[in-house]
Formats: sequence, C-alpha cells, structure tokens
Amino acid sequence: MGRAVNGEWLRTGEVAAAAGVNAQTLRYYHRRGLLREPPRSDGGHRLYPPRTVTVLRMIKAAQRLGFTLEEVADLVEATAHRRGGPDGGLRVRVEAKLDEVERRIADLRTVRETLVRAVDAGCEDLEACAVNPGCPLPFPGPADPPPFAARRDV
Amino acid sequence: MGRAVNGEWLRTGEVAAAAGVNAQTLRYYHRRGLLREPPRSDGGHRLYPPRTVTVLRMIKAAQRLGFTLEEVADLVEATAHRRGGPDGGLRVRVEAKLDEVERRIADLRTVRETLVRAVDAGCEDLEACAVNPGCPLPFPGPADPPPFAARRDV
DNA sequence: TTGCATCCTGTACCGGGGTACGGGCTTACC
DNA sequence: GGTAAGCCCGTACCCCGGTACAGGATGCAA
Repeated sequence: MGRAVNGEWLRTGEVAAAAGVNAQTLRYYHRRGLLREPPRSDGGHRLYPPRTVTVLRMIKAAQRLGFTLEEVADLVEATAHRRGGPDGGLRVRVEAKLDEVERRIADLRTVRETLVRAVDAGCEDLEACAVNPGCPLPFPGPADPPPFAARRDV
Repeated sequence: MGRAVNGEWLRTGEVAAAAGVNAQTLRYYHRRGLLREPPRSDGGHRLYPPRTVTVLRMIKAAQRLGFTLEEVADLVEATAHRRGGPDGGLRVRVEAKLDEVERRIADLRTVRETLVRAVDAGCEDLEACAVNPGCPLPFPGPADPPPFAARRDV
C-alpha cells in the first residue's frame, strides 16, 4: 500500500495499529507527556515519523516490566536529555524497579504460604476462623470488644 | 439515654476505630453488599453488634490475601448460606486464589529476570535498545513500522 | 464533487477501593 | 436545655490506565 503521504509520515490510526494500541491511547499519552506532539497537516491531522511506533513499543515494554506511566514518562525524559550521566540514570531506575519487584515477590510468597495453611487447616467458616486460634488467617489489630477476642499477631 | 443500649451496641465510629478502618468505609461496604445494614436507633443512627468488628477484620484479612471486595462479598454470602457444601465453597475459592497468586509470582519472576538482564546488558538508551537485538527488553511484535499487528493483553 | 473513512476536540465513563465535603439531625454530657 | 461531637445522606473526588461517545472537520479516491 503506497503510503500516501509520501511514505514518510504515518497517521494516528496507522501508528496505533502498527504498535498494537488503541488510537485513543495515543492522545492519552500526549496528555500524559509520554509522547511529544508531532507536526500536523494543514488540516490539523497529526503526522508521525515512523520511529513513534518504536517509542510506543518501548513504552509498552517498560509497562510490562512494572513501570507506571509516570515512571515511563520520566524514563523517556531522562534518557532524552541524558540527565544524570551517560545513561540518563536508566540503570539506577532499572535497579530500583528490580528491588521493587523483588519485594512484591516476597510479599506474594507470604500470601501464598498463608493460603496454603488456610487450605490445610480446612477452615470452613470465615467467622469461625476469625475466632479460632488455629486459623492461619492474618487478622489485623488489637482486641475486639470483649466477648469476641479475635486473634492477635499480625 | 444512659450509654445507650447498655454496652451491647457500637456506633459507626466505634466499630470503625476498633477495626482500624475509616468510618466512611463502613458505609461503602454496606453499598457494596459486604455488610448487612444493622438496626438503627430511633434517631436513625446505626447500632452494630460487636461481631461486626470481627467481620471487618475478616474482610481486611481476605483483602490482604488478594481477594477483591467483590470476591469477599461472594465469600461472605457463600459461607453465610453454605452454598455448595459444608464450607460454602470456601476451600475451592481459596485454592483458586492460590493458583492465581502462583501465576502472579511466576509472572513477576519473569519480569525480574528481564530486569536483571537489562542491568547486565547496560542499556543506556531506550531508543537504542529498541533497535538493538542484544537488548533483552521484551519488545512486542516485529520491527519498526508496518505489519499491522494487534496484540492485546499485558 | 461527492461520499466515506479517518481524524479532530472535549467530555464522560469503566473498575477497584476507597476518601472528602457540606448541610442538617441526634446523642451525649454538663 | 445548651453545646459539641458524632452521625446521617448524597454527591463529588482521588489514583491508574485507558476506552467510548458526540459532533464537526479533513483526506482522499472515484
């Protein structure tokens, strides 16, 4: 398909399709500061250079690695201007995210152990569990109003 | 008059404080169907039995185990009416959640490996990475512009 | 020149889990 | 019986990552 606009420029829908995102998402990313506004046609339609597709794929890749859009915006901005060294602080940010991911894994492992113990204990009623000291569910906080002493130990 | 209702009943703020939640959260849980509406005073103030505090702690415990409020509502409803067996299907639900948590852990482990490789590779520019075959970042789809791929899901 | 696809903007909405605000009534204590 | 704290209700707002819709304007080919 001969790319009408002399093969150099892509329209919103083309970029979106090539990157596998919704066209509305492009506008959203402009608002969020993740993408710079591209030049426009005389009629006001955005005309993107082909590398925008690459940028979008990069954004999606970073998201899959657990970066929020705000963090991605910062990543893009930092590496574009090479703030904080030759890599724009990219390595530092990746390492921080790695720590974060490791903490989340650890948390989830705790959750998993608790669920396993709950299955083993064969709890059969949430309310009974709440007052049963053998129940492994992690009840929060201090004392109940008297007759109902829920478990302590968080 | 006198300490209304003789120490048996708790007011919204007392329940909230005892369970460690915001008082507004109680009303929210009523709307979400997680808590039944309690009786009211003549003036229309809610008067809770002390076990509501236990129920709230139970809800918080379930949330920490990864259940959404919708799932918790279902859990409460199921065990209250003992749908699907003596435990109201509690065990099945806990096992399902356990699977979910394990999948989540596996996903995060993949993410972690990718981050580790990214650090090792010393990527110094997101855009360079995107076109560098040695870069471990998980770019979606094929190379730069065309093939109109439409992958969804992250 | 017409006709249709695509694009533009602003605004509203989804789900998840709440929190905050304002105006008015109740309760508790002195 | 006065006063302040506490509660009532409806509604709006928060974050996050988008998605949808309405009502016009453009682009492009036949």
